[in-house]
Amino acid sequence: MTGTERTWSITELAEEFGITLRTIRFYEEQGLLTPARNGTRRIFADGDRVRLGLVLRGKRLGFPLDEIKKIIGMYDAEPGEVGQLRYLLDQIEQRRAELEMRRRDIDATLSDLADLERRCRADLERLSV
Amino acid sequence: MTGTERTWSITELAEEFGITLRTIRFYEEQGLLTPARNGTRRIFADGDRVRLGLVLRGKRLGFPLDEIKKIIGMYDAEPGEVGQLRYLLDQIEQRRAELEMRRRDIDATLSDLADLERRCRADLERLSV
DNA sequence: CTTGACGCTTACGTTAACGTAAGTTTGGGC
DNA sequence: GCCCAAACTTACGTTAACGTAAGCGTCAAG
Repeated sequence: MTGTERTWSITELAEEFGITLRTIRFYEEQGLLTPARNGTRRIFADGDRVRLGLVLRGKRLGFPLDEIKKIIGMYDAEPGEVGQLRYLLDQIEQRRAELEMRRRDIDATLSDLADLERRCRADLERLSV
Repeated sequence: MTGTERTWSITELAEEFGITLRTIRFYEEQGLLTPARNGTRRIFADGDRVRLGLVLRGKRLGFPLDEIKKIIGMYDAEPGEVGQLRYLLDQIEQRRAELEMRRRDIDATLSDLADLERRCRADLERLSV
């Protein structure tokens, strides 16, 4: 019996993640979250909280919500049959390729910024001496 | 006299980058591009082409256009005075922090995908033996 | 029992980033 | 001189991802 049965209210999660109630409700509406209910009130369990974290991580990466939904959906897919597994592996490969391209873009941009910074510092040097 | 004075038409650039004419015109409207004109027709020089590449890289990273505008604006800022340079260095630092966070997010996601792939392959193994 | 604080459900408004006509110009080839 | 492909300029439409009321339910505290 793992005693870690803590739950969260919608405001608690919103404050923790720095988002609004509307956003959380919207994510549920879009099928990204499926919190339990106590009457009409939403009750968020540990799994819901983790999923919300994944959604926000996807957002920080600039993915649209329906893409994020697919990615997260991959995580909690049941083993299933061989065809499903092959399809899933294919999807994983696609996401990986996408993410690696993004990393290349990031590295290129960081490199550009580094160049720019060098030039800036050189200019400062010239002006201050 | 560098003889590399080649120019491009709007359709040429659109085809090269796989975007529409509308998109290019929209970017100009937003001040992201400022091609020369021959009468009413847009003439794109080498610099315009590079800028367009930077815009699209920013888009792949999921940045909004006005953010992209600021970042690109940093690249071709004239040396200027000391205050400007300090401000620019500060901006560079902010972008860098943002980009490094994104890279961490990417690495975390790639790691999750790798886990998932291992599980998939294990499941496939069990089913096929 | 009433009063907040918290939560809920419509439902219309908003912004970004183009899409999509619709009608007009223009420069080069026959 | 005529024509067509390539461009151009309005200008309204669209989608995603929430924002922003407005109005109602509820339950623990005073």
